[in-house]
This record gives sequence, structure tokens and C-alpha cells, in this order.
Amino acid sequence: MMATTALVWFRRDLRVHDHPPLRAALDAFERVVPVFVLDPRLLEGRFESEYRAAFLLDCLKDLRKALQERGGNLVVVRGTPEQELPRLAREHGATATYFASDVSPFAMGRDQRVEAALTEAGVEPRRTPGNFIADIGKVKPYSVFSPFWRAWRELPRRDVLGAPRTVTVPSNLAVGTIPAPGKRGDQHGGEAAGRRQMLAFDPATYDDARVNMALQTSRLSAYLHFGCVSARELETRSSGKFARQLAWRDFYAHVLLKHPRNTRHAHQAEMDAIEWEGEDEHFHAWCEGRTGYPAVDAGMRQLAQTGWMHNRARLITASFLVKDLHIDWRRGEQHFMRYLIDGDVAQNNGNWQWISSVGVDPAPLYRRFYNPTLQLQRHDPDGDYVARWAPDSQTITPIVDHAVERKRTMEAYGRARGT
DNA sequence: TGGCTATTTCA
DNA sequence: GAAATAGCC
Repeated sequence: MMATTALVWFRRDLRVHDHPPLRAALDAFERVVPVFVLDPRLLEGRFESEYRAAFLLDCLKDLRKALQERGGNLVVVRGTPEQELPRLAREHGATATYFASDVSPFAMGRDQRVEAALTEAGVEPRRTPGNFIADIGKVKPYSVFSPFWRAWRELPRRDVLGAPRTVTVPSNLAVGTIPAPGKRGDQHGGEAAGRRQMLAFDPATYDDARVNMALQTSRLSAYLHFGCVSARELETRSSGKFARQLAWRDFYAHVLLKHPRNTRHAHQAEMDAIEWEGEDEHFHAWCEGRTGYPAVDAGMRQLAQTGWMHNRARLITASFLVKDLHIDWRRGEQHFMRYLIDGDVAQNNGNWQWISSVGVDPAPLYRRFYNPTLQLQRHDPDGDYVARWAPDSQTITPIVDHAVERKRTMEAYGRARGT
């Protein structure tokens, strides 16, 4: 009699430690087929990103190695999951497919189509948690962080699972090749690298790094995005402000799950009426880091050159684009998605809407003005950050005057609100 | 997870 | 006259 077999569909949970779908499949079936579907829509789509694609390919290579060390392997196929997964299931006689649920509209739509195709083929789809700390779909919709946080803290937590000792796969696996990565940012992908980063990180250093742009924060965001590090496992090693930041990650995933239209529209619907009067020339100057504001230029060049930007610089550059250059937050969001290795629709969109004063967790407009000059004094006191990334910025004539543009923004937002 | 400006405080 | 503070947007 043929051994029982299940597919384990990896998406952005590219690890073997604390992996609920893998563990559930191994517990219930004699053999598993770990698979990643390289979907051309992801690599060549609207959010095409060279750095992020390279990081992903690093992750796949490392995951294959980890599975091989346990007697298994990773099947990498090209195509759409709704076609490839039923085909693989038929090929190996698999009767179930396990995967960790996700929140973006793209992922939700894709997973629905995959579930329909699997069911049609007589394969049972089984969703598990895995990408977030708590079950963010279980609570009522929140649009303010603090009450969400209180409820979220009380939610049950799943146990942190160890990596399986052995992974038994069919003997005739056609595993496919992993393309060679193109241009990388300043981080290598993979669970091994992610776990090293996590184990070396001391949350006590986070508060200082957060307020000084010349320092680095945890540098775990990309590993969290691709699931090289489990957010749930990281929670058990966290404390203080860092632990609270992890809650923001669950919050923004929760918000997008409950409000999928936020990827295209302001959460505060009336804020879609803002007339963005900014100039294309200014947008390009912002992208390339030649605005004449050193804090902005340093951040934008760090992003373009490394695929990462310090959190404080993200606030400053984003505020500048929207509140000083009067350019639609969605254009900034898209630019960040193109370069950030940690680019994550839920996080990026949530943060752009926050800084633009159009999203959840509303704060008065005046609380979201960042003066790039003052911010620089405060958050790069020794000038190290600018010296490293944009030493020539001081010689560029500022393309706009912050004080003047601030007033224009107040007026534009006022008109949108009808006040 | 701001900042501007007027005002007060204190060396 | 610099530095802290209050009130406001």
C-alpha cells in the first residue's frame, strides 16, 4: 500500500523551526512534499524588487539545505500555485496540502483560488497559523493600536515548535533548480542567517539604536517578512519597546486582513480627496536622494544602495514626500516596496498611511509633521549618518522650504476634509 | 514616535 | 540671552 502523503506549501514562512504547517503534516502523514512555487507574477509584478528577489532566492537555497539535512528536500517549481499544487499532489498521491494563512489581498485571492483548485482535485487544503504572533483574525476589527494591543496581549499563544529531526519525502522527487540570485542588498536571506541575527540581538540595545540613525536596530525585519525567523519565537526573546514593535506588526496585518481596500485607498475615505499637487521632478529628486535635506537624502540613498533604511529615516523621508513635496503617499509606498528587502504590503502600507495621516490610529495632522532639519539634529547628533550616506547633500540647494510647504499641507488636508 | 511661537525662568 | 515651559496648530 502507498504511503500517505501531504504537500507542505511554503510561501513566506521559509524556515524549519516553529513551522506549524510542516509539523502538522509530519504528524499526520508518513511523507511530505515541501514545495515552493516561484510565481512569475511575484517576481515580475507591480512590486518587482531586485534586492527582495535575491533575498528570497537565498532563503530557498537555505531552506532546501535545512530540509536536506533532515533527509528531505524542497521542490521548487515555476508557475502558478493553483496549477502546480494539484499537479504535484496527483503526481505523489498527496491527499492534503498544508500552508500558513496570510493577510494581503493578493495572498487571500490566490489562496482562495488554490483551495478551490485543490478541492476540485480531491486534495484537502489545510490552513494553519504561522506568520504572526497571535491569531489576528480572531478578534473584532480594531482601528486604534492601544485597544488592539490590550486585546492582543490576552490572546492565546501557540507553543513554539522545534525543527523536525527528520523529514521523509517520496524517493522520486523532481526538486527543480533555484535560480541564481541577482543583485543583493546588504543582507543574505535564509533561516540560518536569520537565526544567527536573532540569537545575537539584544532587545536592550534597541532603544538606543532606534533614536540614532547611525546605529542599526534589530535588522530582523527582512527575516520576519520571509519567515526565516518566527515572530512567535522572537516574541519569547523580546521585551520592552521591541516587544511593542512586534505587536505593531500583528496590528498592521490585522488591519489589512479586515480592510483589504487599504492597499489602494486611504483608510479614512475622505482623505482620498486630497489633491496631490507635487511635481514629478520633486518625486525623482526624492527617490534619488538629492532634495538638499541631508536627513532625507541620506535615508533615500541608504535605501537604494542597501535595501534597508533606519526606522527613523523612514519616518523622515516619508513625511517629507507627503507633507513637504505634496506627493501621493501611494507613490512613496511603491518606491519603498521596490527597494526594501523587508518590503511587506501590510507593514509598508500601514506605516505610509500612518505618516500621511490618512490611515488607522488617527492622530491630529500637526502630530505628523517632521521637520527634517530638527529631526537630523536629534537623531544624527554626531553627523555620522549623513557622513556615511549623503555627505554632499549640504551643498545642494533645498528643493522646497519646509516652513512654507507645511502650511500648504495644512490647507490641502483641510480642503479634503471640507473644513 | 511634532513643532512653532510666545512667554517665563534663570544664569 | 539661552533654556525651559505653555499653548496652540
